[in-house]
Amino acid sequence: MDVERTLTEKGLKKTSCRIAILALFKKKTHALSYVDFEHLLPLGFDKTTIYRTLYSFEEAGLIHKVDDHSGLLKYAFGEVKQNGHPHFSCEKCHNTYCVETTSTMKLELPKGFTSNQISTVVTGLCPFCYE
Amino acid sequence: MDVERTLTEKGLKKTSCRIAILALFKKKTHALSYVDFEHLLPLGFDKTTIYRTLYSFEEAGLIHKVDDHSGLLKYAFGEVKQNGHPHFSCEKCHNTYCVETTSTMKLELPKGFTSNQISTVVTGLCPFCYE
DNA sequence: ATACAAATGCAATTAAGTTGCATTTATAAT
DNA sequence: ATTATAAATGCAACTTAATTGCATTTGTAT
Repeated sequence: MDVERTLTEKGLKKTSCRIAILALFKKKTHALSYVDFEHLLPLGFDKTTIYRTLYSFEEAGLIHKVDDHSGLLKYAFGEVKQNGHPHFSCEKCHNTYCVETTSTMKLELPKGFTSNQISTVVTGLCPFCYE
Repeated sequence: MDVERTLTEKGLKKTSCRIAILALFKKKTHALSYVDFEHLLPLGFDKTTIYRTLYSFEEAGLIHKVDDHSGLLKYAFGEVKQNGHPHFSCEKCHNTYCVETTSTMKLELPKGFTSNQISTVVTGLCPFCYE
């Protein structure tokens, strides 16, 4: 929970924008987009700053990008292990979550195709939007 | 291979743009983007027309959209069955292909999440780019 | 041949994301 | 504590994908 210590550990300067954004990441359980930050942050940081903050967090391994096909790139708190993990995107509230899974994603490809990475996005309803 | 008959069967007017685009779809084995059509079509159709042609083809079930995370929406020839199918995107040439598979994509979700659709994009090297 | 609906082209717009540059800020050195 | 400096920020402008409105053109049924 100690936002400022996390920044120091990762060698990132403790700036107001980074503190605010990292605090939000630690609070929310779903992935966040730059639009979320524009709306959720009390101080109106410039979108350039938000994008660059997200970039520095990604470089530091604090977050990872999630393309949930919404047209708005999202960022999820936590580093991605090995081959990535699936993501779940709610059709109703459009919140996107990382899915922890034990099953290894594998897929037979046609002859001659070699697989390097696999990206899976499941859409459906999250517990808050179901029924 | 008969482009014009396909259009008639689908209740689509046989316009030059549709004929040209559908002919390309029938020739190519990978998904195509509006940029491809801008480059590949002899007559310079307006991008609005290209997009609207793609829309009408999608409505008619002739093609389906593929988001391969390239930032450029692609369209693959052929209707999508049931729950969709995986797609393969080559890291080098950036061509994207539909993957025919028998294995049913399934994934355990956390409690309370219900799955509706699953989208899988595999990245790696295609046979033409391997080694 | 003609009428009408649909398709097209053009211009303008929206929105995500990026880049350059001048200014400000965090931090390490003094 | 003060200062130097490298990095972070804000602003403006730009790029690119995709969409919309509208006037014009084209395909097709009559």
